Amino acid sequence: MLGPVPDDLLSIGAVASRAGVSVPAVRYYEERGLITSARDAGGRRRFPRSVLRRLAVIAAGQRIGLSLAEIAGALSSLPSDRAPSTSDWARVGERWQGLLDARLRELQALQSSLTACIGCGCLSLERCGLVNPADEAAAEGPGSRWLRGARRTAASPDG
Amino acid sequence: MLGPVPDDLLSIGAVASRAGVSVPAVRYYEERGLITSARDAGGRRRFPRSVLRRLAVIAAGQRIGLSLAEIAGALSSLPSDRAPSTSDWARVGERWQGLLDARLRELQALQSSLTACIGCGCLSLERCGLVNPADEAAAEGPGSRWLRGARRTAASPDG
DNA sequence: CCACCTGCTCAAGCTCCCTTGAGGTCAAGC
DNA sequence: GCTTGACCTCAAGGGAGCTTGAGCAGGTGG
Repeated sequence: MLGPVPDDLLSIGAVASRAGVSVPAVRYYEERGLITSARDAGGRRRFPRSVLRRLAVIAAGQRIGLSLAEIAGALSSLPSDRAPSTSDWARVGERWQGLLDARLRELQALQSSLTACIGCGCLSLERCGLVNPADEAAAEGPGSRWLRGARRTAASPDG
Repeated sequence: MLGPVPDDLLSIGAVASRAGVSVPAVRYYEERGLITSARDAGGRRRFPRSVLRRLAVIAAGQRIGLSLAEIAGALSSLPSDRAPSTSDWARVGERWQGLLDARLRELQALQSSLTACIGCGCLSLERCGLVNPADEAAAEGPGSRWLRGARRTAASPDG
């Protein structure tokens, strides 16, 4: 913020290949405010190394099933210019663990229903937990919509 | 198609409201081949009751995180005109339980990474399991892309 | 008799998360 | 000096899963 920034700044290509995402995706994340960049004299993006961790967090959030907007919310509590401190990280991590827990419980409940249905032959529309969930509003957080798009399409990491 | 069908056939509106989905969604599922319908003299769709179970299966599949195409694959092994037998159902159920298990393990692994990261302050790009998943190809089935869109938008159940 | 409700068929639109393409810039290499 | 490669900025496309709207038909009730 005030000292001379070390010039271990990364180009967008380097960032993309290291993070295992495509270049346009990186630009897209920046456009959406999930990451930021400086520009060099030629107008090219220059990313601090910390962006790699942010991209990892984005990927993890997507695996959990969060939208980019929700991930952006989490990232906004992390410093954009330096590595997160333990407590910075703990805040996000604990929140996400909560979401993860909720998701796990949800799926476990579904699994129980599935097991029960196999047992019962799913012959009862009224009793069956799978057919009659009825408790789908049992989420907790304001942003817990869980399942979201998270397929992987491009960005094959070179290996 | 050949015998006198019992007239416990449901209109699309009844199907939609009972299954908790929108009318266009029901039509969409039919268009995608997940369900089928007969037509009455006036050209309206007439659904057998068994469609309700199929819709429940669709909803469950979406919760698991399957695409409609994958769900269609599962449904294609169920009879479209009658309730599934125990073994019909067991086949699908077991397959889905496998997917569910895989998904649960995935999320649990992610949770472990998250926990570890909180502990370590996520200061190591190289060691961190979250930052360095590297084992993302550890899925088993050919169709296990897990997370998919499954947000709920419309179709607010009235009760 | 006519409004109304339910249903029909397109066709277009929307959200999310990007990808793809067109056309231009800048620095380096032959 | 010209090509190549990485980068830039729009702008459009794409797929999944629907929703929304336009325009029309048919049965029902007041």
